[in-house]
Amino acid sequence: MVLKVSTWNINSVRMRMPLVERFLSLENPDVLCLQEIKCREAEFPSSSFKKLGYQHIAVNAQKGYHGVAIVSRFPLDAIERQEFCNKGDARHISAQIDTGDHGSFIVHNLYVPAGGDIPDPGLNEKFLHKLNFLDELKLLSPSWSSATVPSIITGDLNVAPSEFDVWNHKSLLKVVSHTTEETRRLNEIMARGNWLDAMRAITPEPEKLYTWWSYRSPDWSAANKGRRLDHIWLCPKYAPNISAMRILKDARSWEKPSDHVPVTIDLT
DNA sequence: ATGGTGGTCCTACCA
Repeated sequence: MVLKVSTWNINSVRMRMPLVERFLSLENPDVLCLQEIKCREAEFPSSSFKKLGYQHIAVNAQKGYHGVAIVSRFPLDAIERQEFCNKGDARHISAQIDTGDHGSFIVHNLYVPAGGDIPDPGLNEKFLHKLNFLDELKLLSPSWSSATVPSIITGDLNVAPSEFDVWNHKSLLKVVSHTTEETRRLNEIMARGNWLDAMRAITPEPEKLYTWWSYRSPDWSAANKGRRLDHIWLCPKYAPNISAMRILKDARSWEKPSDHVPVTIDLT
């Protein structure tokens, strides 16, 4: 048996529920982590997910902005919502997923702040917030990684860590998402918990990997100016279980798409 | 160097 876990920044779950349903019928994941649901908890389309066999749902929502959710074919326990930077933003939810035969694991679903446009924490408080958020995540990383149950970190981390995660390393060093201040922090978070970058375990560098293409690019596909902002990490005891990874790039050309595409891993 | 697009919710804000 293979366990399938997907992540997708959906940029409004209400607007894009038809695309989510299309994705679920194509990929049929056991667990789907969504970011930027952009709705209140009562507005989350739970009944649509339940009809499709996803009976177990955990949401951390706020009106209009951000918001994350875990939808699952298996029961969710120990649901937690971590607060970062005393902001009250809905940017994290975690749950323990009991698969039965396949054991239990914990998923941490994250939506890291995008960080605004100016990559200077003195001039741009959104960038400062992003750096502070990553610093807090670094402190949590070892305990999340060493939980008694195997753990996954996934979501829109809004950082493209390596030169092979962006279309142009040199020019993007000055662009929020690929600055040294951000990539150093992401690498520290990963190192503190000995997390495995599951996407790179399957598709090593120097092959380019992207999960996001800007809406502002008139011909995103031909230009292919992508970045890998979405991630799936495995704690050391879960790392040997990775067997496959797929980025559904096609979803970027579906009608009224998200600017992010879904990423799925198979776990044995 | 600039502006390019899209979602929320109704006036800018966020990405």
